[in-house]
Amino acid sequence: MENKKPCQRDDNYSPTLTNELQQGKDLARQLQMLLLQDPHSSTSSSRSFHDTREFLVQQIIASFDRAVSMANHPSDPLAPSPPPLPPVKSESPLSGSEDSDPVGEDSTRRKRVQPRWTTKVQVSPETGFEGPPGDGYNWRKYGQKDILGANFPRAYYRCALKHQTNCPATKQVQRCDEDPCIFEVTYRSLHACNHPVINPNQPSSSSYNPNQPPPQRETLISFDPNNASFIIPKNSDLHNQHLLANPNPEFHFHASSMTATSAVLSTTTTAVRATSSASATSSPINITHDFPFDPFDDFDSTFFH
DNA sequence: TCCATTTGACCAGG
DNA sequence: CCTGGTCAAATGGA
Ligand SMILES: [Zn+2]
Repeated sequence: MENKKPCQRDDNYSPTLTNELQQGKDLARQLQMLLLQDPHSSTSSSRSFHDTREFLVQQIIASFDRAVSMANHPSDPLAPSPPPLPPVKSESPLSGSEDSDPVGEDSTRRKRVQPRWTTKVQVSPETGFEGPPGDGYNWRKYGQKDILGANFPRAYYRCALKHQTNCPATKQVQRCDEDPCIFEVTYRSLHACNHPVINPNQPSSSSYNPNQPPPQRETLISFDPNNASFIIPKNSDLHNQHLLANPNPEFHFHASSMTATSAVLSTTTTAVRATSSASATSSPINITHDFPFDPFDDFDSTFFH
């Protein structure tokens, strides 16, 4: 009866070509920002910098890929779920000598920190009440913890092929406090397993999802190359149907305001959507991330002199 | 019987 | 000491 929309439903959820292009543009702009703030990174300038750059490039390419695919196959639903992520894939050597040993080696001081990115997945109240749909990988749950300040526990998953492929990929799933239909999925590390994607129908996440309906839309929230957070606004927050249809979405991406402290860098990014008829679509996204930086990283010095 | 999830204990970092 | 993340024994379903 009363359509209270306990959770926003995404009826007209069609990834638009325009949107994809817009996203690519945003990503390119971010890359530009990144490059600008590093005019002369002759020094090491931290590896995260590299990774971030790589990541953005990858994202841009991926975005273009999707756009091209859309243009070529208008009727093709194309990849329904742009899975976990295709971040930093450095073509760096390290072919054989990749002993699975995160400790030791060149551990002079810099410990190897795996990238981390978070996506927000929204499920329909009925389709997947408990847990987001599978993302194509085989995950095995290895823990669950109650998080301070959160009403719902956080589930810890690890690639099922960990013991066979030594795949370091893990992910955490946490349900939003306000919107039980929204899950924040945080991925850590990249899949080393050659096992790309399994059957989407296969229950991959956990008992949470006995039956996976077509995966909902994912929204990339943030990305940390090493420890750095990078907020990447995806074309669709939660339900920008209007924006999707709008060739010129007013997506004001207020440049991040950054404050650098001795060792702690705080980035506050605010993405504001300026719509004339703001029918309570969704409050603007405000994401604030604090992330510590390695003291060895002179990254902050070059950050925003 | 096999195997994935559960769940409290354990551990490390802040 | 507190908190988040992981381990591993127990559990339960196929
Ligand atoms: Zn894997």
